[in-house]
Amino acid sequence: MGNQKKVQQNTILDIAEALKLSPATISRALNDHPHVKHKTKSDVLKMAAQLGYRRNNMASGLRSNKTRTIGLIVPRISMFFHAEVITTIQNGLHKYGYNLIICQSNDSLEMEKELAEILLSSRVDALIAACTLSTTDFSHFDQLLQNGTPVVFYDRVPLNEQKAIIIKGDDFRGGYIATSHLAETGCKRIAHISGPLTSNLYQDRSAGFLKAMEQHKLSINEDWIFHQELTHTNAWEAMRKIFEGRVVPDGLFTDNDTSAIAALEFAREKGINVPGDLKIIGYSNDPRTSIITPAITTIEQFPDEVGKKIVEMLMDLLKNNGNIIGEKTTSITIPVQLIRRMTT
Amino acid sequence: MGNQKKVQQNTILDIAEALKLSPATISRALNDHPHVKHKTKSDVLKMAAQLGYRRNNMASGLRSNKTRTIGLIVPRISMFFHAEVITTIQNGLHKYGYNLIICQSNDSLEMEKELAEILLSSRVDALIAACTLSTTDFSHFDQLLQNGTPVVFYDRVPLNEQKAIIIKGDDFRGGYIATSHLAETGCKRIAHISGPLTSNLYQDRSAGFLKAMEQHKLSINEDWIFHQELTHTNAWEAMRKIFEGRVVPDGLFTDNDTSAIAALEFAREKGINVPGDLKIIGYSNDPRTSIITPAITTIEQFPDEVGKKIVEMLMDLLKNNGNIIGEKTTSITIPVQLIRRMTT
DNA sequence: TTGTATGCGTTATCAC
DNA sequence: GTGATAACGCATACAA
Repeated sequence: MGNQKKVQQNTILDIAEALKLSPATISRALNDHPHVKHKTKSDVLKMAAQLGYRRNNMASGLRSNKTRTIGLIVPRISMFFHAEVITTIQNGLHKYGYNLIICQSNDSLEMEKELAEILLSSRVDALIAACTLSTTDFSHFDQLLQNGTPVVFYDRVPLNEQKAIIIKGDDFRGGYIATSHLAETGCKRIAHISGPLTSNLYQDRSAGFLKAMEQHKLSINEDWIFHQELTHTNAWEAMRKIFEGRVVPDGLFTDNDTSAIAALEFAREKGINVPGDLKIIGYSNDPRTSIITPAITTIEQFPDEVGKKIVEMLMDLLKNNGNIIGEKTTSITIPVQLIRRMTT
Repeated sequence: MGNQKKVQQNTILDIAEALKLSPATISRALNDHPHVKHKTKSDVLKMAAQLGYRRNNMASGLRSNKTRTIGLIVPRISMFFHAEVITTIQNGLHKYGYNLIICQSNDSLEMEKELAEILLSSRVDALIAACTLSTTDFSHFDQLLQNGTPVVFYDRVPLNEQKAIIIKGDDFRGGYIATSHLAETGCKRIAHISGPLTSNLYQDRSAGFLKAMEQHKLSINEDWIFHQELTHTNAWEAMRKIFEGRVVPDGLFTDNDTSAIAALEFAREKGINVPGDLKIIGYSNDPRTSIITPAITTIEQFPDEVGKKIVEMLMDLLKNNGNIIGEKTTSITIPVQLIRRMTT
């Protein structure tokens, strides 16, 4: 690490000087403007390479009011579903020459607000957000929306938002097919470990659960319904409470796979036979569900499809200056699918 | 989504006008400059909030030549180790008011080069990189280094690089203690599924393996040593080859946990008793290793420590304009630890 | 303590 | 097809 100060990078002026051309021409050549002679273009490109020139995005963005950068806020990148979605988005955007600033809210609303501000400061061309579980008020995104920056919500989304794009999984159907599957494989007494009802996800999955219970004429035991943060500890604790009772369930639907894993481990420790005495179904198709013994039945959410759809919508939007064109809808639902394994 | 065009954000000129002050004063107040009257400062802050003002990072960065943004390149964010490191880095940098642009190379050298260019264009204040397995030439980072942008390498690092900061796990020791552990639990015939030797990681782990084998006076069977991309399929294939032989190993050291999982699954399918007939040890302490049955013995790499160290070094560096101060070293090794579970 | 003036590197709008 | 010039929003050297 030398003692040199920050050395200046070459600018278009350096290229202009070297080529005895004006900076305007250099800029045009670099941007592949149509009214530039072929030879000039190639001369400029050659000289740029030779001088190790790299466009200064700040100057460019300041002048043109376009950053070709898109912001992304997620609860945490380590959640399997999000990691997959992000990867798809990043690879997709890259093809169109867009960059992605990935931010983690750590599921903190305060952090989410701050990140929205920061991304506003960075003048991102658009924002993609999967909100925290406690985000019920989405007004911290209003400033973006108001100045015409497209906002795409996915996974955890606002319920009444007409100005933004909404992309979500079919959580109602997910809850419904999961519960129906339990009923169809013979479960009579089904428990549900759900996430907090502040989020659309768990509202919808719960509604699907209830619908399936009703259709299969199964009665609901309120002591077996939990709405809580979907952590390993919470799920274990819920299982402890459930199995304290005289009557115990023969089926369990959990709103994520971490909870399903915890439940399975609880069953293992207490000598409850799965799937014999208790059938379990999770949600998300986390890779861990296929590795654990017995492998857990779960609901696939197709993160790849979600990511692709986000990119597609975004590119459409940016091509049209943030305006929806024609009859395109602003709300998209991605199908889900039952992945049957050994716990049911 | 209305039909409005991109609306102008308020600038310091708007605040200046509203307060009958000069833009310079506003700028100083906003940056908490010492020579500004208290009342002026609070007036400015109040008006800024009222007008929904947000500093334009591009303008600010262009002028001051500081972006308060740091670039990060990793092979993929979905790898457990990297996800943890990134989260620690992001949270750490956030405390100091720095942002992070996270980029994935998908383990493609070409992509890595391109990303380095893009981050150069974005004029990040520093760059953090975990390179691809095929990165043996690191010259695409030279331009950053040359203009004084600090570069920190971690995990997969260059071997002869004095100008950058290097933070790595103690891979030699990891390979050594893993192999020693197998030997000490009675293994006589140890196999090794390693990564490609183009990377420092696997060179070092292999060296540790060899050292331990020598110390325990165990002979090496070249047919049981594999250097390959550490995927599930490759590991399975390696196992197939190994167990075709007349003599088979009683111990296996794999350079990552995905390979260990594949090996365990192979053993399960072929009726090989683990740990009875074959002991297995992986690397990284991926969460899956504690979930699978039997739980896999592995090597903990302390991603949290790695992340913390990176932030610490970076903040030191940036405080001193990219210069190492005093006797501080430019290369740091993070210890590793054996996590003993049921496969040994 | 505040104001004035300038420039960061680029692109857009005119001219020619 | 190219050049001159202004402007993007902010931070800073210098002046007051």
